Amino acid sequence: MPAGYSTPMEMLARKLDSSGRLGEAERAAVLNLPHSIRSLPARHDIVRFGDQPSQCCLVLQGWVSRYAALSEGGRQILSFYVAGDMPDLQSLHLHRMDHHIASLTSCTIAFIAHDALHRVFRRYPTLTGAMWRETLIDAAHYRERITSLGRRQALGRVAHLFCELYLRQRAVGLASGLRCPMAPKQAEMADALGLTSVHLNRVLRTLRTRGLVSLSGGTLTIEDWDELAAVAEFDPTFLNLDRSVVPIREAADPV
Amino acid sequence: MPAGYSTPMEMLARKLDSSGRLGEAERAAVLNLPHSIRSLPARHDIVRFGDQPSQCCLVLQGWVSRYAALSEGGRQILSFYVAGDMPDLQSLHLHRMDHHIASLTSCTIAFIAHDALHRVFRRYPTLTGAMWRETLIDAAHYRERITSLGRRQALGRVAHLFCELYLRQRAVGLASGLRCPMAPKQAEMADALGLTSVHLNRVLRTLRTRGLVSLSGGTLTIEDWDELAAVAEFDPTFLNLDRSVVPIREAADPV
DNA sequence: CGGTGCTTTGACATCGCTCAACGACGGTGG
DNA sequence: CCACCGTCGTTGAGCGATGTCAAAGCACCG
Repeated sequence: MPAGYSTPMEMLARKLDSSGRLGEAERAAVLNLPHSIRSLPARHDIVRFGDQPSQCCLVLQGWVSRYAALSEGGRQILSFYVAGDMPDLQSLHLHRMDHHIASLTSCTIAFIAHDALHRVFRRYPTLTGAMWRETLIDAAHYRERITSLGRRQALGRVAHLFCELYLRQRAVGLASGLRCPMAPKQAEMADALGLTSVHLNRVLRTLRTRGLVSLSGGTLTIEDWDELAAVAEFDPTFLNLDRSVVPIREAADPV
Repeated sequence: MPAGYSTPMEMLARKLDSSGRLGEAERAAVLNLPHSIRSLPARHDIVRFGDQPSQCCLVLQGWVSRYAALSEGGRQILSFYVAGDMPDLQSLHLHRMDHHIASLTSCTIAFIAHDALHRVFRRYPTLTGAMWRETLIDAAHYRERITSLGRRQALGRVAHLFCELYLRQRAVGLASGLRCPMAPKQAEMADALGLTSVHLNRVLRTLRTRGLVSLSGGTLTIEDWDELAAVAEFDPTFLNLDRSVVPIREAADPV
């Protein structure tokens, strides 16, 4: 768990309160949510296509992916999730999964029963709104991905993904300086970006030789944020992060 | 407005009740929602990037699109909306628009103030859930689009879009037999599918000569549903429609 | 020291883009 | 009624970005 969070539900409470709307009662209700914690190995399905989940999961540590399986063994990774994210909130109101959720790395996950959440929602509309908001941010991420896949070339897509994942991790204290974890393998990034792992590899070389990023041992280092963001045509609005987190000036945030 | 709906809010109530959960009180609350109605010409922005809307809109008639504008005049159409859809529910909890919503054809739109909705939500959690569910279905559409753009070739993408828009319109009574309106121009379909209008045109010819669909005068006719769905690798699960609407057997539903 | 999984590279094929032109159609004004 | 114009659809030729196939390098680990 990232530094600064003593308990899983505190992590959740902090995230939901990022819009600054929760009162003490709501905060307490979140902290008291019953939950169970499990550790999972890498590449393990958490929820599968066709399932009818009765609980939601909260990522405490590690990386999780959401993906659609295609015929012929192909797959499209729809999104990546890191600590603090709740990947399957949609199951609260859509009862049958139309895709899969799986661990990417080994990870620890908290599970919270739908019943418990619905009970809390009935009592605290503000909390409902905060959780609803999380799913809307998820949708905003999807929209941006659509734009990437539809209109950006491979170089821009990769650059955009790096910008997004860096900022999202930075927002929850998982980045240090211009460096952050990057757990997905090249094949997984390719599956997320609609590219071949071969081509992705070539694009990475370009980004490296242009001095924009370096990537090794599961760590991404951004060498030139401004240029990377320019290549990506990156506008952080869609992330809906706190104002304070977003604007990056290399000078103001040295490595 | 499609036949069978006497008032705008009845249209909304019917949609929200598709999961069959609303009680009489909730239904009445929806029917009493204050709203205003406007007619708009084609190609007219309804909400713009950067706006902070104070109301939601409900499409009563015509087509609406959601799009992201890119540098150099390019754009990515993120989704199409038809009668019964509420394109900007996300503004209830995300206060600054990160994209645009515009009319595609001339259309009529009902506007409902956020305040009025929040008031109703506070009183009726079930209604909140129904509306939340609509936004989650929207997100499911996005996911499917990502899969299309990431992993399907042009032919499959176009076929998939046709399957989706046909079924969605069918679900609200806008299709007749295997025929439905298809308002987007070729350039707009191309913008939605990450293709060039030139290439889209060639793909349409292929679909036509293979006897899968025909398209003229703004009307789509599906000539061979099974084959079209096969080309698209179409699985209607993601639409979250009523069970009764979905399964299509050509024999059972002649033109 | 021999797997095993991940990355990197090369040669070649293909899908979709670009640029440019033409055609079909409907509206509008003379 | 016809000439004109704008919008949309259609087609051709050439090119570029990305995919495919195949193999080799490399690191980690038992």
